[in-house]
Amino acid sequence: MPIPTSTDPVRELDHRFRLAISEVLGIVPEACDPQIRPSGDPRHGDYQSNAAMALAKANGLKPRDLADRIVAAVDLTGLAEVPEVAGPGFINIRLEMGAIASMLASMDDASLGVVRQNRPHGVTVDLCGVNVAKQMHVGHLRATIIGDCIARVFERLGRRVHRENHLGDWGLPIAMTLVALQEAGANLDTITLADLNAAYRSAQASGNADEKGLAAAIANGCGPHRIAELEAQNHDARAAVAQAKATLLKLQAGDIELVRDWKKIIECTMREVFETAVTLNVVLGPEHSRGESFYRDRLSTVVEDFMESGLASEDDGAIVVKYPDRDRPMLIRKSDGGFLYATTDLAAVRFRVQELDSERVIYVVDARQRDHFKDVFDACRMIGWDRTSDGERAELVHLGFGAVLGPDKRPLKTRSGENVTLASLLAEAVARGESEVCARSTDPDSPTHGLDDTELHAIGRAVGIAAVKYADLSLEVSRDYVFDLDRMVSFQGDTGPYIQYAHARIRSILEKAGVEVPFEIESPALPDVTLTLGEPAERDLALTLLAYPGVVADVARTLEPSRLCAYLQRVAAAFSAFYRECPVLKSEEPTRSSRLRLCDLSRRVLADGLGLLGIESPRRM
RNA sequence: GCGCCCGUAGCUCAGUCGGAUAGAGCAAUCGCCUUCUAAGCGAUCGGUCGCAGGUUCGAAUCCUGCCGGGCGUGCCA
Repeated sequence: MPIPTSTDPVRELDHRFRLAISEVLGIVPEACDPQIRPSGDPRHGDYQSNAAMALAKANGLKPRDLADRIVAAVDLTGLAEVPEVAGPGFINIRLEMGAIASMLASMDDASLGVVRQNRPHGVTVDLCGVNVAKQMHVGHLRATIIGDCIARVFERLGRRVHRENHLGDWGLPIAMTLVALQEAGANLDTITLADLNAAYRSAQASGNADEKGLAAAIANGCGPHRIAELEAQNHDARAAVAQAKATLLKLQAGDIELVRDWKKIIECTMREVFETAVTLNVVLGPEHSRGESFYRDRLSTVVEDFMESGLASEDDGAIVVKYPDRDRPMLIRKSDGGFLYATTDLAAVRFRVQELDSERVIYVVDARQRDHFKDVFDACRMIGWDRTSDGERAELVHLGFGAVLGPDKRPLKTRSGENVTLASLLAEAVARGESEVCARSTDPDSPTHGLDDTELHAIGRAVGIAAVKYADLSLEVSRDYVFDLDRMVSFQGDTGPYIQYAHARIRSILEKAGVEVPFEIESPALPDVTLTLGEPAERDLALTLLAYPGVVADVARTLEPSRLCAYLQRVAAAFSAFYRECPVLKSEEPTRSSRLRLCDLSRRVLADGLGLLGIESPRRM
């Protein structure tokens, strides 16, 4: 077993230790987890196996004795030196330089070592989730960029991905907005999203009955004037809701004028959504839009199927699904016969699994909807809608993200208490990026000196957007975080622009060396150069680069983009050490070419990784 | 009431399936542009991993209980 077959040392070591443990303990390899981990401390080698300590007791052995026997049994020919047993039973492994070089060379192609997942079924990513007639706010930032990143990662792994922008384009709020617009006599051909948003808000407010406030006013012995005021408000609210319900019925019945107006406000909303997607460098277009309205003809079937299967029952006039393990039921039809968003989501799961043929459906939606998705997914599992056409069980997962908070640790608002629009937030980030880039370009020594305004602004935009996206994607998805533009655009330390900067510096070295730097990441610049990794910094950088395919696979498994961010940070750090310790341009051949090839690989891993985050890699900064 | 999420350095956060001395960045202090981009690099300072038990050869990580913060919870989406 001399030649490594993988570009990933962890996989290779896992394979070989598995066989050794299997031999020593006399059990099948599948049952032996070698627990291969990168070493925390370089003195302990490059990797370690922690299996001996875990397995010793169950097999009546001392951990160190078992470790010795595993070391005696393992065949690491062509891969690593003879391992050392240390401490309570750690097996410390140091790779041979030649093995690192050959694995690195075999990763140096278009794939960068990333292994395609050959699966028959696709993956659906529910992302963005805008509401018609509502401006995008910071919550949509997360739903959009996290979803885009997850989608890009699966695409990178060769998977067929369905991006589904599940538009809130149906239901009472839209009907109320249409009523408000009609009453205001708005011209829907020239209307802006801001106008729509105002109509939506006023419609929401006028329909918001304060029954509890009224009850409290009576209970607290408020004066008759106050009570009458509240009653009048509630009366108006009830009337507004009644009118909206009537409008919704007309819309649902296909009223021609109403449907025409409805389409206009959707168009108006989506125009801005797509513009924002472009600004964010997110892949999201009309082909990814499928609104709640798409499912409207499937809702009654959903309820019927649940009734027929015996999983749903009538309760207080409503239809509910009950669960064996909890009291809280899920309503799928109201007592007035109307459907709810749960009904739509059930139809959507069924569609995505069965018709889009997805074995994984990932919902990138606000964490506060956790209970809702638990209900929906459990119901789908009970009725069997999580089965693809060939009977495979699809994984339904809610990737719930935390809130974006202001400096006061409350959900981010403007000073006047409005939701912060995504457009204004991005405009600010771009402005900061542009001013920073333009300021630096005035230095005659700057690589950006002399670029024209168009180029400078393009770089500035990329930098500003990178700051916002990286700040978000580098945190654990489920956590709330405090949005602090000043910190994000300081461009220092663990930020998106820092990674971009590392990339631009490497590119600059390659250009100065006269290497033809391909615009695409896919093409290796120096595919035939022999790699020598004599310096510790070269070795460390090489080992870090080899981890890339594993990290990409890890992000797909865990759905945690922050792991990719942390990895790119490690690459940048390893490159910094290399940059400091190992002169490239001034070194002699063949070292010079070997180091240039390391630069090229580092550059492409950074650019590819940033690409998976949906972050651009400017050529100069 | 019940359910879920969170609690790690002054601040913002990592910490992989339980693994060796818990790590980054910011802030602070001190160095480094005559050498491949100083948006950088190095060094110093900084810890009762919320608290208390338990499991284990080994716990920030798993279990139980408490404290503190956030969120959700039958006819909105």
